Amino acid sequence: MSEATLHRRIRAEIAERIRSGAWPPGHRVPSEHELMAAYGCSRMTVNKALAPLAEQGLIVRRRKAGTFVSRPRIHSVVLDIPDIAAEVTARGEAYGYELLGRAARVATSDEAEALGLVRPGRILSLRCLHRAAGRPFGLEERLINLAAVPEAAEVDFAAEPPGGWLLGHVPWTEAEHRISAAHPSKSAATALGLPTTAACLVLDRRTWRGDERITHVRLTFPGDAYDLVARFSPQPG
Amino acid sequence: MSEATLHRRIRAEIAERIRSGAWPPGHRVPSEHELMAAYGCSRMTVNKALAPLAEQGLIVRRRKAGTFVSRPRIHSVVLDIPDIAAEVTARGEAYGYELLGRAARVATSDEAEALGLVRPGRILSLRCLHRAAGRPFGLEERLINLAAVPEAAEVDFAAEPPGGWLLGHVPWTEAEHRISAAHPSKSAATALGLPTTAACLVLDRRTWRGDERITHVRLTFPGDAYDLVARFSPQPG
DNA sequence: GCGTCACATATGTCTATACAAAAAGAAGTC
DNA sequence: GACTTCTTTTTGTATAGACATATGTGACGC
Repeated sequence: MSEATLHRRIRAEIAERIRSGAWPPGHRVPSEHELMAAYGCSRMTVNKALAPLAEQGLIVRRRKAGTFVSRPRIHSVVLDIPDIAAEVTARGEAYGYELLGRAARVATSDEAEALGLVRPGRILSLRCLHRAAGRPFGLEERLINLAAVPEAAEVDFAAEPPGGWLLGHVPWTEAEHRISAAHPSKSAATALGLPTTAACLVLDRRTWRGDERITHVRLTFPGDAYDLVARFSPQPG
Repeated sequence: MSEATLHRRIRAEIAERIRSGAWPPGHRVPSEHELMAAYGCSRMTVNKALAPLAEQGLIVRRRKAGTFVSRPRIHSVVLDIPDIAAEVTARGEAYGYELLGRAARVATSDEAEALGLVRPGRILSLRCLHRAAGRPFGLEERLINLAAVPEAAEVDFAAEPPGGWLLGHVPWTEAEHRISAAHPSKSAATALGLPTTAACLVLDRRTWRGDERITHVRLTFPGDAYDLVARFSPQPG
């Protein structure tokens, strides 16, 4: 499957034996010399096959002792955080977007803290409502650091959701996502048409370019509207 | 930082320049020959440094064209879902565990559906409470498919949380995580000492080995107890 | 029995070289 | 001008050999 280079094939076959349970955790993987003989290749090739498996933690390698199947411990999963418009239309519902509020101003101390600004600067504050089939689907509360993205001040976010615009126009180097559950704030509850006792999924995303913060967005979804789904099979290849 | 082998150093330095924004997306990375000259090493070493970066998608390599910093586009993040005991102790709080209920029986139709059993079979149903500093931290409701894991019937889960035992004893090939927000069920609210109007983070995990379902676990956390944090810097190192 | 040291073994890293494959660009052909 | 072919650059993969480093094991001495 996939490409047919030797070291990938060796890696895939070993990973497969581990995944299938044929080699249980703790089982000894053949030594580089044995694999070298088995596949009729050089040790470098075997090493190139095994090194990524060790880096991913599928196997543990110890000098002199050998190579062993490690016990999976940490659940690290890949989570897709899709564009909201794409998510809604993927469900076959009509996507709607509405700009509820927009303000360009010098950041308040709260906003400066949320954006991690070291000194006060101008920010663009946006409140947007995303709808699915006419009903509120999620509330987006976004702060954009105008020092980092001055051109955002000129964009008409009443026509275009800021998420897509930023992704297309501003390269970012780092992002942090925080997923939690909470009751909506009073204003969020009003915008979403929910009681303040509702359970909401809250996704906070902070984005950097180098040391500079670009944006901070909080997406609030009614708990029954949206699930984040992550699939993980322990080894891409 | 970390180990001082040459190829790791080269990799780290290039990743750093990309992360810092010094080399923006689309920027051309020096060719293998240039790096070889710059670091005074062989091309194999340069290649070993760059290959993992390409595999992770931080850079794009095209024959003849060269190597380029790729634009981060996908919003796919790596989420660590740690062991609850590890999570609690990492916060410096005392971890406590309590088995609230245990039943081995033929699956009800609801349970069979949750586990995706094609025909009715025996399951082990567990309810466990995880505590941090004495206070309820999360409720674990777990179904184990005894057809897939018969030895689970013999284990004393009053002494050991089932998550760790399963991870150590049963190899799995695929997992699906579903993250949502919801009010706790009546029984969950009671176990966690919450009102039924509380906002809870609910994590559903379903695990397979091949086509066979191993377990389905629902973890319910009080919204103020637990955040899932995902960091995406297009490069661990 | 117990601690110590030497050796064998297995992985870790690196070099120098070789050929293959893809593709951009140049040159030649109709 | 458009198409084909050739050349050259750059990455992809693999080999064989070398030395470094960690460590389990067993031999040795007490």
